[in-house]
Amino acid sequence: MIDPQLLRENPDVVRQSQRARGDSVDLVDAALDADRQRRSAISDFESLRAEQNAFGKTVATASKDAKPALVAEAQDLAARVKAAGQAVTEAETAFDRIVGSIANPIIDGVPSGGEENFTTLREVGGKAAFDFEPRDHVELGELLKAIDVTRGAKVSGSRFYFLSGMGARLEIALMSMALDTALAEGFTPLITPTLVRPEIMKGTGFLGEHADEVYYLPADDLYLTGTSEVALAGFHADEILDLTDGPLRYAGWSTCYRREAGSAGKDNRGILRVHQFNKLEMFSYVLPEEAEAEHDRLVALQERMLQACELGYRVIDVAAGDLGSSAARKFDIEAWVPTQGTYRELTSTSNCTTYQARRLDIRYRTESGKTAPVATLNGTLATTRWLVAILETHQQKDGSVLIPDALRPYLGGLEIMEPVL
RNA sequence: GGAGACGUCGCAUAGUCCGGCCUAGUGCACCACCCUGCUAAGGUGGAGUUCCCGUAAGGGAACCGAGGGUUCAAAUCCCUCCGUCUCCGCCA
Repeated sequence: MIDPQLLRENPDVVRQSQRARGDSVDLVDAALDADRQRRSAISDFESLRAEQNAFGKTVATASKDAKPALVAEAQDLAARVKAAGQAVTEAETAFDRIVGSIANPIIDGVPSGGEENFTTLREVGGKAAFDFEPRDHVELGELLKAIDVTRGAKVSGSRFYFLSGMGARLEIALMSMALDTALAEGFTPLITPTLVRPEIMKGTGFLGEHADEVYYLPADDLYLTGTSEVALAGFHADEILDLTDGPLRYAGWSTCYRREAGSAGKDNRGILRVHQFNKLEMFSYVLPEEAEAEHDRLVALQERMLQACELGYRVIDVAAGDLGSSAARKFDIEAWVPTQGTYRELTSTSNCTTYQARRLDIRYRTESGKTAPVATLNGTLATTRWLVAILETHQQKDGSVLIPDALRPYLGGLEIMEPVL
């Protein structure tokens, strides 16, 4: 939910953002109109209600003789109050629907346009080169007996897999390293629920444009989360936070579930795009004025992880049209995947400013004692997908894979993964 | 899954049977001031959240877990849902 005050006082900012995203600009005027209607409906209702309250006292203290006439009069008033109340409900529903469909105004500097209009901020670590024909991660996974997509499909269908042996160990090592990185920065670890109620799913914005990406369990009216961001954002829903000692930072460890409904035929091979994976997610609750600095901080941590894994990568400033409704800015880090000859997204970090917090009613107390929505940010610190880049980047001619130094302590000092015969 | 109890303004509680004197009382904690004086007590006042009108001072409305309903009037009566607790059953 955008700031209604911004909408009222500075609608041009919102219009510009809508234009950059390729969203409807007319929506802004519809929202302004809905806001006016809503406020006038509230005024009408409240003055009638005040009249009714006053009249109720008269009725209560009236003599037996006078009462019947007064009650008859009150009945008419009650009917009008009820109608006015319904008008308020309708006006508020309309307002919520229209304003709720306006995306978070982008931050200055975010490139306009769609998916292909991103800006590359920097490229680090180069593109791995080989003096032999590199194998892709599926082939390596089979040689190392680390990834078993065949049996994954047998048990659960396409886009499912088993991580076995070194594959399983490598993922745990990666997740543990990510957790340690977060811990060193003062993040509080959280292992989160992966099934959540509809309100939480709606509040985090995933029932909007991502609705058909989400697994739903009708028998229990629960949603499977595609990221622990959902639970991490819901964690403090309806609370007033004390941020005087600094931001609240959490590191959520969870399995993620995605239907991948819109990606039929895309990335069918291997574990690049799957229905289920594990992820360590950072989530920060900060003062609005600190959000952009926190965003840089999250990117820096992500880069530290990529560098620890000795991967080549680029950081991109995602274009407005590819942001998702809650994010005002998003940086993706994409790692070089040798056999694809391209960069693929390994992390994503979004600055949701106060948009998500306003919807989830997460606030802090300003110096004047008033409440105001906090800013929320999230970012990936490790996921199963990283195995793709790690295996392919560090492979050797014989199919073995060198383990990056930083990961070795998490694998009992192991330096290399060897093919299993 | 079955049976039952409960959910009130930071915490603890009253009020709910028998709707209107509840603009929700009391205790504790909190803040300001006063009195007194020394490690405590007493007095006075204030204090929640959301929204609407207003430049402001201020005024008004809503909120007793959530949402509906009955009624001139609901914390109070009725229904649905959510949550907590107790007992029983079930449990890869």
